[in-house]
Amino acid sequence: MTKDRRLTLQSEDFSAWYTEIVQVAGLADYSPVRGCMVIMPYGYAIWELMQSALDGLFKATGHQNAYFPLFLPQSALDREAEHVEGFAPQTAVVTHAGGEELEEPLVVRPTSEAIIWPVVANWIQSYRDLPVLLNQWANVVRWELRTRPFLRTTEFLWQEGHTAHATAEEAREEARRMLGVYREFMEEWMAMPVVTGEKTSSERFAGAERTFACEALMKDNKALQAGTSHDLGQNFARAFEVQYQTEEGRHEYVWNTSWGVSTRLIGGLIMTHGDDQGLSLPPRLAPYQLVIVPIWKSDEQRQSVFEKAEALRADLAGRVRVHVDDRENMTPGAKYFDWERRGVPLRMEVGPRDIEKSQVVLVSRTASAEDRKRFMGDAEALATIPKMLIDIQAGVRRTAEQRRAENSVRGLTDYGEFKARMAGPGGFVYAGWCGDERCEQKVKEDTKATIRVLPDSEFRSEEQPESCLCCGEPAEHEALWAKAY
RNA sequence: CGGGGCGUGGCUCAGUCCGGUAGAGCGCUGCGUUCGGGACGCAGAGGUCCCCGGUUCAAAUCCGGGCGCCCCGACCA
Repeated sequence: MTKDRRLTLQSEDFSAWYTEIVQVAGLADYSPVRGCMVIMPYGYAIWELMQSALDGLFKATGHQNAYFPLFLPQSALDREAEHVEGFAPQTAVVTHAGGEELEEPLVVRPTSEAIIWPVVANWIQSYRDLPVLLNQWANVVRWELRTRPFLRTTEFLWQEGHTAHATAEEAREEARRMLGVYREFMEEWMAMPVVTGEKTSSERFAGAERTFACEALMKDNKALQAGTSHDLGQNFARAFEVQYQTEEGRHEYVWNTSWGVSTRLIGGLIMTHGDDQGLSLPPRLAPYQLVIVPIWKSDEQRQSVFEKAEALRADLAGRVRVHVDDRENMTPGAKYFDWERRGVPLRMEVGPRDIEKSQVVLVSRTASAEDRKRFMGDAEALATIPKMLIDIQAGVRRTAEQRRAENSVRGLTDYGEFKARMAGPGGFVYAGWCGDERCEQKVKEDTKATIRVLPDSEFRSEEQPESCLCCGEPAEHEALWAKAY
């Protein structure tokens, strides 16, 4: 019996665990370019499932996909003051092309507001042209100093929604609606509970009036900003001259939103459900929901076992993403470990004994070590597997919700206690904030924790905090504090 | 961008201090035996020792300069 080098345990070194999982599960690889990663087929399959679900939700809310260029002129980025200030330090700039120095440098998009609105401005004449509801699936580049696979890479894949509306209220509603879409996706597909709310001004998107976000709690008790939705007001409309004519004939600037989620979500998925055995995928986002492992000794057995496996696969195909592991050079046990490490939610074993009894063996990735094998008649298995996957999906979500609840604290008022908590276990802390940026800054300096969001009402405590965690002055808001990725 | 660690077959690493024929385990290929929780035997393939320069009869090893990766921090999705 040989074993690979044991995986680092989450409790030993969470970061090491994370990077090992990414490689060992076949999600991503490093590339020759610093900070840029290669998304491997298995990792990309997860992204495709995410894309497909999100794309459906975007279209169901009236959005259309389009594609805008990778490059924008430097001057376009410069037109919105806060925007350029926020993004200029992070951009990659093309100064030479075609063997010559360019007259005007081209910026590789860090986000696309500055390329989209100058163009779409021409598509909008009257109030009848509104709202404009666009989305694009694209890559963007932000020159990050420290990168980690999926969580922060120099180039990353994302979706960015960009909309224009006739009124401030409509834009605000849109920003809120898409935050809700993100939340639905994160909870229903990723089985990752999130807290929604508004960012404080210091964490706001560069150029936005208001930024809303979904914040999730990872297994190491650090927060992950999983998606953001911005109410841009008329800042970009003014910068890029996006005007329309009202019913009354007046010319007015449109009201914009933008919203995005990225391949970072894959990092969130890993750190929400993964364990010391490896990756663990919620069925709705698992490239293979069920892997069939055939077991045989003799050639005759091999033939009959494969026939049965294929018949089961064919029956399930279309209802379940199923894969038959026909590798000849691995023992069944080695395959079990492999697929567990890669996070496959459900495994089926088919061997000679099962053929005799017209049964199969089913093993759930998330079941406890003992008593995890379920023996089931063929017909029952075929009928039950989709239901089992639904149960597993619900189970991993419950587990994640419970973990978040156990690691969230409310009603904390003592700053010393807070500092101890952030130095120790971490997690979410709901506590008062006076509204002064200086307190936010001081807390960050003292503890590295920041205000993740000012939570929406449904997440707020029953007893609203009366005083600021930091200065003790009367609290203006309840804030969600945590250390973050 | 600062601090620390590390670059040697696909992977994990030994060898570097003290210069002298490039190694192990895993993986890979072939054959045989195995196969219900990480199989075993035999035979084999596979390396610009991160790069450039220097010292030397001779450099993975010493010297100079680059580059890359990982971890921690500041910046950020």
